[in-house]
Amino acid sequence: MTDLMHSSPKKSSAARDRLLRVASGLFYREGIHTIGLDRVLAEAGVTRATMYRHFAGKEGLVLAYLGEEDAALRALFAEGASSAAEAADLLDVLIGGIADDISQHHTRGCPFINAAAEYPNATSPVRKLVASHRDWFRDTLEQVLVAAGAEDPAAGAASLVLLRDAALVGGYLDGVEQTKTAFERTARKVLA
Amino acid sequence: MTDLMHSSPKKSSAARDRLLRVASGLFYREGIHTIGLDRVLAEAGVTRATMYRHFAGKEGLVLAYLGEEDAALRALFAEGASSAAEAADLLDVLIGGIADDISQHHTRGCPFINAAAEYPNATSPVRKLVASHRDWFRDTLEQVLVAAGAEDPAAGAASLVLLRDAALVGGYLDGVEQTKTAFERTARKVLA
DNA sequence: AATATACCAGAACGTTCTTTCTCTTTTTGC
DNA sequence: GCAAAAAGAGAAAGAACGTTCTGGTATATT
Repeated sequence: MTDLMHSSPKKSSAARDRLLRVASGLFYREGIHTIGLDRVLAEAGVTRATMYRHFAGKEGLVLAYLGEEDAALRALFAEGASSAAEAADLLDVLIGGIADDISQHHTRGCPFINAAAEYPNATSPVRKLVASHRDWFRDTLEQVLVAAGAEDPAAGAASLVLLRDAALVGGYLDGVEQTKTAFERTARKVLA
Repeated sequence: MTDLMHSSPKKSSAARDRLLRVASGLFYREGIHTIGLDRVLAEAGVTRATMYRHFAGKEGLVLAYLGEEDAALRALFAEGASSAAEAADLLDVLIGGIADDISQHHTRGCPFINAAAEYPNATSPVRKLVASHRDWFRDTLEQVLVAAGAEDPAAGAASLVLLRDAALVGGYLDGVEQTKTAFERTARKVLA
């Protein structure tokens, strides 16, 4: 019998990794609709045929980009949860971590917010991924606040989501320094 | 002498108004790069020639759209400032006004944040307009807080900008009701 | 050594996009 | 009423887009 899955390579591949890494950087830094496939393929040194073997078109690349971003944040949380001894400390680590993030990694805003701005259809795969990411983030925050013994974990989590969104947007549009101090001050006031 | 400004019609024009109104709605609701001129012209019932007579290409339309949005908010503030008798009341009016805005008018997020997501070049005309709008907004907020007798007007204004950004984003991606209550609660806590 | 698979190379397709053009008709100002 | 400006209709240019296809080359695994 012949192999029926000839068109779906398993996982690892140098070309695939290069492609996704370059595409993620370009999509984030310059916007999704702004970037053409030509640009991605040229900078990654990958041909069209190879790309269509690994991803379901441009939208497949976009979904993989957001999926990686989602996975990275989840991994960061899993790591932070195991390292912080005290639950109360975790909140401080969290606020500081967000402040660092907007000044080092996410200097062009939130990948999910930016993507949502370009995908108006709420039922599209991209928007569904954005929605599930945000749901996970709020739920995770709520668990952290429960562990920290907050009086109203749900409300606190909602406020923190609000503030993180704002910090990412502000860091992009108003400058990092200005935003970082405003975010930390406001967050600590709200969670006091 | 012949009229030298034959190629720059002054202001009012039924076709121009229709065009800008339709374009603004489409740009906001569906994104800027997502919308083609064909769609704008068809829905506005205006021909290409007419559009290029009134605007400097698609980017001219985009700038006019954001300019109107900016003017509308400035007008709203000018009106609110004259109507509210007490400066302290003005803060309540402000918070309530933002909450109403995200549930009635701006249900697809902030026009300026969304536009910035699609325009990565900070020196582009669109981004400059976004920057000046945000500068004006923060300065205006600070003046309001000074009038209200806040202890740290600059810090309070920065926090309010943060929270308004978050409210607009959250209203779009997480639902209005959830976001509205979280915003009002957080804002009043911060400004207390 | 042979066979399958991944990758590179490049052409080509059909579509859509922005912009510009010509020609005719309508509206407007004086 | 007349002349000028504005708006409608439509074609067409020219580039960029995403997608598909064919062929050649290298790299593994059996």
